[in-house]
Amino acid sequence: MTVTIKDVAKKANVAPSTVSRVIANSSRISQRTKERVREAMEDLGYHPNFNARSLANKSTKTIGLVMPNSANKTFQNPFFPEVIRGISTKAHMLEYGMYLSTGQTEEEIFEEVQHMVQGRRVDGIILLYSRVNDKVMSYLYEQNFPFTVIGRPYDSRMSEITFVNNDNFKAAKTVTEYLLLLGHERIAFVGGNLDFVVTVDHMEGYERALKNAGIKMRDEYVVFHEELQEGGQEAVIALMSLKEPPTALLVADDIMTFGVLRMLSEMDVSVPDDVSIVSFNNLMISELSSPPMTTVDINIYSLGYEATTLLIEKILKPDVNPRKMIIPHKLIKRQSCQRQTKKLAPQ
Amino acid sequence: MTVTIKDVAKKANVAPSTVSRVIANSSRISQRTKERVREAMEDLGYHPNFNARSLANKSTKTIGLVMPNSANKTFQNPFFPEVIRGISTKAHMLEYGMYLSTGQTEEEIFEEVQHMVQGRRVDGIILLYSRVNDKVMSYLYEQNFPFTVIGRPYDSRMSEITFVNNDNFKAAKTVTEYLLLLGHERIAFVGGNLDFVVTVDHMEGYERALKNAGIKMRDEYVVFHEELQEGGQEAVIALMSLKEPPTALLVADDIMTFGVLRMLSEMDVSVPDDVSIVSFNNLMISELSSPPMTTVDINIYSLGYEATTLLIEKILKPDVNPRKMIIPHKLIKRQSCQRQTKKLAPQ
DNA sequence: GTGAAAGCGCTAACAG
DNA sequence: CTGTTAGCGCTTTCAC
Repeated sequence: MTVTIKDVAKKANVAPSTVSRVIANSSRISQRTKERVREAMEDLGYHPNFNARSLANKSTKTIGLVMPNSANKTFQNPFFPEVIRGISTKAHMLEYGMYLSTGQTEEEIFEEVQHMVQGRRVDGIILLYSRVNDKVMSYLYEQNFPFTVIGRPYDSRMSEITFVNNDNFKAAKTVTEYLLLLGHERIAFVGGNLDFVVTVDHMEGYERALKNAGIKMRDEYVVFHEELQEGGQEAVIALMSLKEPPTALLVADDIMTFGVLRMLSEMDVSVPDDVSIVSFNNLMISELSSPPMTTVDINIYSLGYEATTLLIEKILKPDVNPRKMIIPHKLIKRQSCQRQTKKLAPQ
Repeated sequence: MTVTIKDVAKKANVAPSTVSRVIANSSRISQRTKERVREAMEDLGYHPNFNARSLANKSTKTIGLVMPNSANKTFQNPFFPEVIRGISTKAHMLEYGMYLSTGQTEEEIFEEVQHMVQGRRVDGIILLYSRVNDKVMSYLYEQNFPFTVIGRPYDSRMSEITFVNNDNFKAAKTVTEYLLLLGHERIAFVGGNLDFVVTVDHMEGYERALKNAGIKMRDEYVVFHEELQEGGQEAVIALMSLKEPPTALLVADDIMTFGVLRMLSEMDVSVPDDVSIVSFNNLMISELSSPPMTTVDINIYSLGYEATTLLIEKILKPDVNPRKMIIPHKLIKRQSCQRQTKKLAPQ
């Protein structure tokens, strides 16, 4: 059968507690017994039982990852493998494991989170998204359960919740200004799901830049889409059918930009000659579009890595003050933007 | 503090064991007590402790997912979110959770798997890749631990291991024949990492088709690359620098194809006019390349879904015979292939 | 139908 | 430095 701590104890002629101490590498055990015990462990092929430990310990050494509902395509964004890679690296360093939510709908996910929390299945949770009025976040907050969010809380509890984010407002503002500097005035905004905080922040950055430049916002230049690929395509149709189509586009996500580029190419609109495009995220494949896209690198890996750092800090010291961390972004200029020179129909 | 089964028992005026039976919905408990107990659970906000259950039960209701090492870029392939979506769906239906490996190197992953197995952290494991001589697979096999692999075992143990795969040999063969029918004779093979079984199968399918058509294989037309994007790019350089460059390419993976398309476009080689391309996987973004790529849909989601079905079957009935399952594939014709008409330099 | 009690494998006082 | 003992919260015989 499975070999337990008792077997090891017997073989090494010590008490079970001593074995336990050796596992924990307690400093109050003599070097000699440690060796004897370790040898016995080796001989018997002993491995500590994870559940027994967790039960006695009240600590699972695992963190729960909560994704947005996997029903829609959001989930397929390579954004996720990349955050997870960041989380994974740090988690592994600190010897934590990762437990994934499996829910397809928001309701399912909420229930799962409850189970994770109440069932003590994980020591802490990372929210891999930030939605505007998120039930899960509220729950975690009320339960005073250790968690961090990637993105930011939308409401007043901002100062009471630990999160890791980019300065999405500023990124969008900068990028809009960049387009403005290139001579564009008809700049459209193709946003993601308005339920996500990042979308709101992007939009505000965009608005601010236009306002500062004294350019009036046009409602028909602002569109939102849920689904990434199709979204990009629909947005293009809507925008390019306007009497005065935009000469530049701010697109929420690189995947969406692939959809935009595809549709534009079908319509024989040339990028960047006819339309300039900037988007966000800088996924691994983003340099492979044609033309290669100009995009904001948000350092996805670091978002995950740092979220894990903060979470584990919180797990270890629950009373420490909430922390926020802003990961720097960087505009990666490639070939989807160009100076606006064409004559346009008068406004 | 946390509310336990005892608290519920007290409140409902029954023994803890009765509460346990109600949780398990035992048929030997009267309807009346069931209701009383459920009410008490509700009132107190009781949630069963996961670790205690697992310990007593010797069952964790969670499956471990083992990915290839996340150090290299393979990990960023949207293939993974999609398999996981399939796994997740089925796991959720059967009320299983998912635990992720975090290792960066093969050695780290191997150690983690040992911990998962010996520490009884998971009830079974899905290998999300299949490598030619895989230590992890051998270990799992020797331990007689429930596991399934996505892909197939390479060696003689094929008949003793449960797996879910595509018929990659046939897919590659068909696709090569398709190119042949379009009049191509100079067909190159741009494979992935030769350590992966899928690469071997693809290559054999390709060879077989050429052989059947009486076309001699040329070594310089067969290249392999580890890294997906860069790989694609390097392959193109090598291939197009040949005195007799190929007129058609079989590319291992859609992501790689993005790299290929990019590089080809930089070299002013037009697809499909100058070169035709077929690749494998049909990722969500694959229809957004320019031109949209012709590719083999391997039904990634189903690979994950069915692997989970088989795994849980194995967990529940460990003595059942190993099973294999082949998921159908389908050629998706888009616009990266064309009939070969140009005059070529004589062979 | 329900209760009492032992035990899953480990940790953590408390002794000594 | 090391052993003894009492749980962690749940399941599961075995009684009744």
